[in-house]
Amino acid sequence: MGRNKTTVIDIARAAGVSKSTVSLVLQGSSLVQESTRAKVQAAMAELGYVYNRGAANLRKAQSTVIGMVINDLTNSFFAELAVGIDRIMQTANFVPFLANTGENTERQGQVIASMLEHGIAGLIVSPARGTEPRDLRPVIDSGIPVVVAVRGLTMPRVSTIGPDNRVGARQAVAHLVGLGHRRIAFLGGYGDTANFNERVAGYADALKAGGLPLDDSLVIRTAPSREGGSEAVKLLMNQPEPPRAALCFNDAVAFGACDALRVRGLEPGVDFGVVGFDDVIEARSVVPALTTVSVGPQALGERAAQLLLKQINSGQPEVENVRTPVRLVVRESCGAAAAGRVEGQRI
Amino acid sequence: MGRNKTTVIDIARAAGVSKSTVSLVLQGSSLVQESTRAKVQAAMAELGYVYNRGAANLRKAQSTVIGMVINDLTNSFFAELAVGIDRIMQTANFVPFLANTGENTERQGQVIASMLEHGIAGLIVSPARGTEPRDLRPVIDSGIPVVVAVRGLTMPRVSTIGPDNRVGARQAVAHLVGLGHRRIAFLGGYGDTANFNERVAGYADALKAGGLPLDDSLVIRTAPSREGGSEAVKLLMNQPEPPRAALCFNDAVAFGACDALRVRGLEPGVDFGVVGFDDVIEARSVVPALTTVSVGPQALGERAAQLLLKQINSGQPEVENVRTPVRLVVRESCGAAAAGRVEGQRI
DNA sequence: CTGTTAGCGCTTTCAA
DNA sequence: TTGAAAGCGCTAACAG
Repeated sequence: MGRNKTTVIDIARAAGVSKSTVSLVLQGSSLVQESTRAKVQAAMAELGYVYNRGAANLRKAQSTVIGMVINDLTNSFFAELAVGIDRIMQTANFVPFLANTGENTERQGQVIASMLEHGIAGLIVSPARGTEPRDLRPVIDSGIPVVVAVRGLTMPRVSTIGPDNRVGARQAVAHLVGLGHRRIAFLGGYGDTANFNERVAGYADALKAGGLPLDDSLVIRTAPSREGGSEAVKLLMNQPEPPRAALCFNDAVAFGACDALRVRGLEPGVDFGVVGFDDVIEARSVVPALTTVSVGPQALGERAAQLLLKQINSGQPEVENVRTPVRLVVRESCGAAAAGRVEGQRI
Repeated sequence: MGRNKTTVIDIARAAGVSKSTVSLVLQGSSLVQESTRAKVQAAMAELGYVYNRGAANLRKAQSTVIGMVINDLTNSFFAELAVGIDRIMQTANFVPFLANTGENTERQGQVIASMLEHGIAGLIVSPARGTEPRDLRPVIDSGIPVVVAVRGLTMPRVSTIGPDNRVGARQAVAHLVGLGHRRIAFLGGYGDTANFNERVAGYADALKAGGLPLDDSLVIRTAPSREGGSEAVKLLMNQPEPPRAALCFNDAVAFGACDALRVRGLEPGVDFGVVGFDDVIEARSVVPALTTVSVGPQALGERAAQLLLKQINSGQPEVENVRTPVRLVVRESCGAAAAGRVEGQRI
């Protein structure tokens, strides 16, 4: 059997009806007699008919495909995000069309353009690093609903969704404070991202709430990577009175911090409380002793999808900026004993 | 600006030319005067024209989108596979259309049907567990080139591609033999998959080549998971003369094996040689001491993409069954010392 | 080099 | 209920 060429007209002929009757059957219309429907369906099965959705969309001037543009599928966080989006779209009978940009803004531009050309009903994008608001211009100008996930872009006419970084950081640090820690560091990340600033803000909130001073020298800015985590601990431990607990920008940083702590003979979780945002998501399986602020990428993806669907259905692209709840997952003592010891000496 | 409705005819009017001239410009034809082209392009920019690829494909009866159906994006191995495919397709100016099935054959069926309806030029599928040859019938019947990746399906008319399991296992075991091991186990996996059988075959090859007996009691069948790895080591160590080296079905098994070895006071890599296929890909970052048989999912994806492109371009779906090379990545001593010790006692 | 004319496969009035 | 005819946005001859 060569490339399938069977069209509605073929099956109309085979079933002895007209094109439009076939079309009605295809759309599950109730205006068609049961017996006719059966005949038509039989003909479709026999001829191996495959629906040409492109032609249909052309005529209907609408599509059910929604684009998802993801910055790095290789990173499990974003893979999970994609899966979450996918799940919702699937149940809503939309067809997700996923593209990976590999953190390349140029590629991202191509991909978005391509999706536009293919006619999407909406777009969810987890932007590549360095994405400018104007990179989304083409989409918003064409009136297609857009939601930007995870990495908030400040721009009009698009909805954004991301983890509630501030609350998460606040909870984490409050937990450490509750354990008796009085000096708590913030490790890793650079100050140029919204994520970083929000997380540090939450950190500051919690210190303030606990009546603790905000000491700038305890906020160590390094790469948000394993190496950055190691380096941060190194810098921290050179200080005169190093703390015994830290909130890490993400789990990569937390890994690195744990490495560096062990090198110094400090067991993470016992001698030093480590909490990390679980951006890279592997934390739980890899370092079972690590307490994390769980962002829940799948749930985030689901919310993003719902947000987009709402806009598509309402027709009105009302902009929303949603924060999804994060969860503190406590898995070790966070250096409670060490906190007591150290603080005991100080008082 | 509402939903974009600008068509070729609009821009033709605006540029003072005819539809077809616009069409030629769109296709980058050299038959059109430079000045005209410029006028047309200016009009397109001004009116915010977006190309309707659906309409074009309808007319041309061909598309540049290729479908990639992936069983589990959450698993980095497959995410990397997808990225590899994506890279090639991208450079070949095909538009990859990725869908995740989450190991669900029903969903897989829907997704494939949907892709067919949207008109794809070719399909790469990494099948969900339990996929039957007949699940691919719709695609192959419509004459679209298909390549099945990683999990070989025995069926006519489709190409398959997968890692060279047998050679990989052979190399790994030969390496252990070269180190002095004379009793080597095979841990994890169930006998019902091609991957398992091929890997065990390679294991047997290497033993034979080294003049070593194939001892069935050293092939421990457990779940291909971390738990399975632990369990396998447990079973192994209950034997009268437990070996000091093993090839693990995958890296999850290898992790579990390492866990269980440590519990018994054996340091993996020192007291016991562990080699694992790196299916789950995290091995290298997580257990730096683990020697792996590296399957290279990205490279695998690239080869798969090339295979598909070849078929698309040739028009003739000539079936090929490709094995991609694997690489033994040695990162520790593999218990060489232990091997000497143990074997010394035995001789 | 540019314009005219069909028509891709489908949906949709509008009649019958 | 079903059929006939028009047309979605584009490309492909074929003339000019």
